[in-house]
Amino acid sequence: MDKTKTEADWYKFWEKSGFFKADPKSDKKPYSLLMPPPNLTGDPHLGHAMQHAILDSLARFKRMQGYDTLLLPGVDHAGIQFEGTFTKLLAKENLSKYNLSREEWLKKAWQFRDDVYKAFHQTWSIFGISADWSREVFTLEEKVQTGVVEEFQTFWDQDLLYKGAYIVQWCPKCGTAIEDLEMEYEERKEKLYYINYLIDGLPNPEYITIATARPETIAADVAIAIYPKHPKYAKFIGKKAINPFTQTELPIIEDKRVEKDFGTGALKITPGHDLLDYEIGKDHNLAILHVVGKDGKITELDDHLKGLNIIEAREKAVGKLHELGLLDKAEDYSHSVPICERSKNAVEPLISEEWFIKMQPLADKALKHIKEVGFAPKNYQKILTDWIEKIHDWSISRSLWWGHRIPVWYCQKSNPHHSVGKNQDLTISLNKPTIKCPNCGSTEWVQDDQVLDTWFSSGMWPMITLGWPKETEDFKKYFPWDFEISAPEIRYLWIARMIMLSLWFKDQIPFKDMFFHGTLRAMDGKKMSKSLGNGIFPKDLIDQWGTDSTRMFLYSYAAPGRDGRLNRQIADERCKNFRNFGTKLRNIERFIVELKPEGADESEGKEGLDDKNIKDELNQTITKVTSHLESFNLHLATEEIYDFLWHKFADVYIEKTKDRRAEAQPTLEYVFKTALELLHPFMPFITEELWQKLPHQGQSIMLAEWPKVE
RNA sequence: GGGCGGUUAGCUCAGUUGGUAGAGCGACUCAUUGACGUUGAGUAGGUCACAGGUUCGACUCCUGUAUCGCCCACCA
Repeated sequence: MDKTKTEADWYKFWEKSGFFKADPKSDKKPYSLLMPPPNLTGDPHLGHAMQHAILDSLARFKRMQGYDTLLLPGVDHAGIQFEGTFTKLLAKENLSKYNLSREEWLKKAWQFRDDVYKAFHQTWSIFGISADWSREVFTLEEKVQTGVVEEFQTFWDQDLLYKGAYIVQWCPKCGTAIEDLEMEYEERKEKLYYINYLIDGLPNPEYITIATARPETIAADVAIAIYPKHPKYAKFIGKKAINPFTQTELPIIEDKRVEKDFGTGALKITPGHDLLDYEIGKDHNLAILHVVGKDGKITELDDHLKGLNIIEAREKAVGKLHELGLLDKAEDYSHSVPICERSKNAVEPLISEEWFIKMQPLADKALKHIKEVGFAPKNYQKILTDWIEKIHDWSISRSLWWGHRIPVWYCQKSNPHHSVGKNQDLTISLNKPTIKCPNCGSTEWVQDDQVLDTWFSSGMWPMITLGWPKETEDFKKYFPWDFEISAPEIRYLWIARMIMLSLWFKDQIPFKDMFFHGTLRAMDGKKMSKSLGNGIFPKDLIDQWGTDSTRMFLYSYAAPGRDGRLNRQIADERCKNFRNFGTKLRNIERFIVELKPEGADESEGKEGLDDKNIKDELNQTITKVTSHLESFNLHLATEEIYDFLWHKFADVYIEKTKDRRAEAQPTLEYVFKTALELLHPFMPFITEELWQKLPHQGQSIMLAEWPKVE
C-alpha cells in the first residue's frame, strides 16, 4: 500500500470495494441503522457530525461482528427552511412567487437544490460514513411521493383526515401557518388596557370593563364573556354591549373558562384571533370575524385602522378609545408572546383552511407499544409518553410551494370552493386525474394549492426508505430498524410521529433502540447558530485535524442525552489531543514493523509474563469496549481503548519489551493488530492504514472479525 | 405556570449495581538525541452547589433549597 494514502483514498477504496453495501440476500443476520435525513441547507453542523460519527461507529462495529449491516442515508427537503433560503436568493434577482409561476419557481428551486445537494454531499462524505449510498433517499423523490400519497389516501379512507376552519398560528413573514411546535415564546413588556363597553338599552349609561392586550382587534369582537356569577356583571347577562368601534351589539355571556382573577373577570371574545376565544365562540355559536389579514395588516372590517400593521393599529386604537372616553386605564403587562421560530416575527392567531389528521386513534395505539422501544437515555420513554397522552390533532398543510403538494384534486365545476365532505367532488391522486367527475361529468380537476408538512413525509421515513408501501426485500429484512438516533429537540415533531405512524401502518415499532444525543452548545449554554456567529463547523475541524481526530473529539461528547458546552478553542484542544494520539499510533507501528529486529521471526513460543499480562489487559479491554458499544456508551468505549493503547500498551508494555525485543514480536503484533480492530469503529482511517502494514489476513480492517477474548 | 436536565480539579467533562473521586487540556518539577518532544516520568490542585434524611458507610438513594439551562403551556 502506498504510504501517502489519504483519508479520501481509503474512503474510495472502501466504497469501490462495496464494503458499505447491505445485502438482503445474504444469510447474515441484519442490523439496520437509519440516518436522520439532515436538512438540505448550508454546511452540515457539529450536531450532524456527532450523529453521523455515532451511527458510523455502530455500523462498523456491527459489520465486524458479522451482521449484514445497513446504514441508510438520506436528505430532507426541509420545506419551510429551504423555501426561506431560496426566497432570499431569488429576491436578489428581484424574483419572487409574485412574478414567477409555480412551475417556473419550482424549476429554479430544483436547480438550487441540485447545487446545494452537491456541496452538501462533498462535506458529508469526507466524514468517513460507511453508509450504503446506493440506497440514498431524498424526501421529494418519486419513491417518497408514492408513499406519501398512499399515507394520505389511507388516512382519508379511514376518515381520519379533515379540512375546515381552524385556528392556526399564522406567520405573516413566512406567509404560512406554523405549528405550535414551531413557535417560540418571548417575554415582552406590553400594556394591558382596561376598556369600557357601554351596555345597550339601560336608562342610565352603565359599562362593563374588560382587559385586553390587543385593542386593535376590537372590530372583530363578537361577545363579552364573564366568569359565572360575576358579582358586578352577572346582572348584564342577556343584555348587549356596544362595540366601541363598529357600534354592533355584543351579547354578554357566561363561561367558566374566563379567569376570575385576571383583569376584571370580563373578557372580550374575538374568535378570529385568539384560541381561547375561538373555543368559547364555537360553544356559544358566535361568528368568526377577521380584522387582521394574512399579510399582518388590518382588514376592511375596521374602516378606521384599515391597512395598518399591528403596532400602528394598536397605537391608533388606543388613541381613539381615549378620545371616546372609554379607556379606563392601562397598566404595564409583561407576558410571553408567541413568535415564529424561524422568522422571529410575532405570529397571528388566525382562522385558516387547513388539513388535519385526527391523532387520537394513532396515539392510543402508540401508547400500547411504546415500551417496546429501548430509549437511551431511559427517561425519554416517559417524556414521549406524556406528550402522546396529551395529543392534539396534527395540522399537516402548509402554504408553501416546496414540498409534497397535497394530492387532492377538486372538480372545478361542481366543487369550485375546494370544500371537503363525503358528498363533495374531489379525488386523491398524485397526478391529474383522467376520470370524469361523478357529479357533473367534468374533467377539469384542480389540485389543492398547499403542500404537506415536512414531517408528514419524514414521519414515514423508517418505512418509505425501505420501499413502503411495497413489500420489498429490503423492507422484510431491515424493518423495524435496529437503531435510530436524534437530536432531542425534534423528539415530538419527528420521533413521536414515527412511532405513531409506524404502529398505525405496520403494527410495528419503527426502531428497537432510540438514541438521543445531547445538544452541543456555546459556552454560555445557548445554541450554536449562524446568526449568533458562535457555530463551529465540522469541516473546519476536519481540515485542521483530520477526520479521525474530529470523530474522537465528538465521541467524548456522545454520552446519551448529555449536553456539552464548547467553543473553537476547546474543540481544537481536544482534536489536537487525538491528533497526537494518532501520531503515537504511527510510532507504535514504526517500532513494531519498521524496526523489527533480526531473529524476531523465530520467537514463537517464547512468551513471558509481560506478554501474558498485556494479553490479559487486552482481553479486559475487549470486554469493556464491546459492552460499552452495545450499551451505546461511546464516550466510555473510546476512553477505554485510548487508555489501553497509550498508557498500558505503549507506555508500559512496549517500554518493557526493549530488553527482550525479538521474542516479544508475536505479542506486539497480535496485541497491536487486535487493539486497532477495537479502535476501528471510531478512527476508521488510521486504523486501516496501520492494520494494512501489520501481518494480516483479508482486504481491509473493515472486514476483520470483531476481537474476541482469547 | 408545568415538566426535564445540569451544578464534581483553573477549563471542558467522565464516574456500571452506595465502600473516603478520574480523564483530557492547563500549571509546576524532572528527563534531551531512546518508536514517538505531536514525547516520557512525576507533582500540585476537589468539604463532588447547599441543608436535612436513610445507611456501618452517600458524588451515588430520598426530601427540600439555591442557581443555570432546556422543553412544554390558550390567562385575555
